[in-house]
Amino acid sequence: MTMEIEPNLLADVGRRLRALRADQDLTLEQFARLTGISAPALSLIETGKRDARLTTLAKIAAALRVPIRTLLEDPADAASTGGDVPAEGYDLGDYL
Amino acid sequence: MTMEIEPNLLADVGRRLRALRADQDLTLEQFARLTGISAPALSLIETGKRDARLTTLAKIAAALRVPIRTLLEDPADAASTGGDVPAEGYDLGDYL
DNA sequence: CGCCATTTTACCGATAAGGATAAGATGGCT
DNA sequence: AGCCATCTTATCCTTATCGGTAAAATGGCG
Repeated sequence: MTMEIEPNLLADVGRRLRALRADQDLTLEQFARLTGISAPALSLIETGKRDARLTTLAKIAAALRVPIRTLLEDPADAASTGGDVPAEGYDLGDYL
Repeated sequence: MTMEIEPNLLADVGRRLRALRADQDLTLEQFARLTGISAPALSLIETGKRDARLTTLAKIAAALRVPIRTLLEDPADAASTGGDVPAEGYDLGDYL
């Protein structure tokens, strides 16, 4: 099992966000009005070029009506991590 | 079941972070070295006075060796997706 | 091809994050 | 009481976020 560790956290979050927004058929402008975040800012976040703050992610998740977790981890990862935490398999750099 | 819309997101994250750090018996100074985040910044985050960026939360979660989700959600909520917190059983005191 | 919606990028200004440092505050301990 | 570790707060500084606006891509579709 290949350990698929986030090579690029921001890009991954952006990809998930874009997919979720597409699921609800929202344009960036519509989504901007929903979240209170400007469309340019949303674009930067979706393209992984901006390191959003926690409350910004919370607004986005709230507008999408999903828990914040949905933006951060894909379901496969969340399911596989149930119950165990690696004793010593990984390092700080894996997330950066 | 009243659906609370994050009454105080930052304070909640800070509380969980502080609890997790306490579980591993780390001082702010030690934790600062582990994460690369200054101790004052960590203090502000733990006391809910700072809106941290996503990569900052990722560094913190990585240092704690927990998924980021652990910082954001109650164990009860995370339990549905299989969230678990590592036991306190090991010490990082060796390289501090 | 042109037109139009959508998105991306580039500015600006205001606000905040984060590092570094130093100063208080807090608490435990003899 | 003092001392010490730990945490908090304050200040300064650099850098980044974020909203706003406007200008470029980008992509359909007729």
